[in-house]
Amino acid sequence: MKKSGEIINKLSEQGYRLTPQRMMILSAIEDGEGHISAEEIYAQVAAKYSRVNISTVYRTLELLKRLGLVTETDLGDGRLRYHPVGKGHHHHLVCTECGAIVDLGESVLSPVKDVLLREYGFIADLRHLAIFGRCANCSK
Amino acid sequence: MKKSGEIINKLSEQGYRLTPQRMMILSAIEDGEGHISAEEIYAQVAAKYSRVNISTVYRTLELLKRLGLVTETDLGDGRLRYHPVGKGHHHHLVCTECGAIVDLGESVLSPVKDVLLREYGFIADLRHLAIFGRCANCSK
DNA sequence: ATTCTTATTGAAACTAAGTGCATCTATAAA
DNA sequence: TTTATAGATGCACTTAGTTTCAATAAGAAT
Ligand SMILES: [Mn+2]
Ligand SMILES: [Mn+2]
Ligand SMILES: [Zn+2]
Ligand SMILES: [Zn+2]
Repeated sequence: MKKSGEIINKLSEQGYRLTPQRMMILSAIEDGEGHISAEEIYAQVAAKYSRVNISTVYRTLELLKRLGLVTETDLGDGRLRYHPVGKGHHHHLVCTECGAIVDLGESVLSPVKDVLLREYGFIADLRHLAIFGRCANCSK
Repeated sequence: MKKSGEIINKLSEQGYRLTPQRMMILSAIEDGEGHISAEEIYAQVAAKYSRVNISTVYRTLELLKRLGLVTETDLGDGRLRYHPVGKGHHHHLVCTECGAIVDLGESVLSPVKDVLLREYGFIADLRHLAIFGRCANCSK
């Protein structure tokens, strides 16, 4: 239930308060395999501290997003998924027909990132993207 | 208020019923500049036929999406935006700091589309993407 | 340890979008 | 033209996420 040290330090440095709610939310995000939803985070936190409110979870996720500490990704089921950036960057191919999710290295999109920076001066946030389409099985 | 012919034919061919609601929803989508929201479509249709229900708008959009006739894109404000594919493919850079939206040709992402098809057999739906990040102004 | 300031929280209202179900109607068959 | 029927609609309800605001408490100052 530890190892949120990296994020905690960042929050503290930037003057954000380290509330018990935030600590528990961070633990929930750092444990597990990533791709956790707000509702799942809430369930984990509420199990230990039932007075927590889910809007606090949403607000904390918003903060972590804004500070660039977690990525938010729509993987096609009805809820957004969160991933700590410290755990590495990658992408996903999501089949809209069968729901299959294939993992994808960071390299596929780095050329795009480079082009956008060079030609538009735009720093694209391409750290955990879901690309929708039809997988090999479903398109034959 | 016409020119929805292309989509109407497709619907009819595929055995979907041409209800007055659908016709009016199609008109709303084809008129204007694209980037229309469900609520805006509803407002336009309701002005002429006040008994329409917004769930019909959502269901029609779902259908048109599934048939590949319109694209659905999150441009960063709280509502999804719809664009008829017949009006051409392009993308957008969305600055999460100032909200600026820059248009982007189709070509920037076609190499990605090709790589995904070649290496994964995945037919990526990259027809109207919004890429988030920080624009030139906001990052200096 | 106590007080102060202000960020953060919980509660509840609110929004965009999706769903279940009874009713209705576009279309094809008679 | 009338009838039959499966698809589409309207309505009420649900869900994920956001916002407002009064109450609370983290962290700094004393
Ligand atoms: Mn992932
Ligand atoms: Mn566009
Ligand atoms: Zn598939
Ligand atoms: Zn900007």
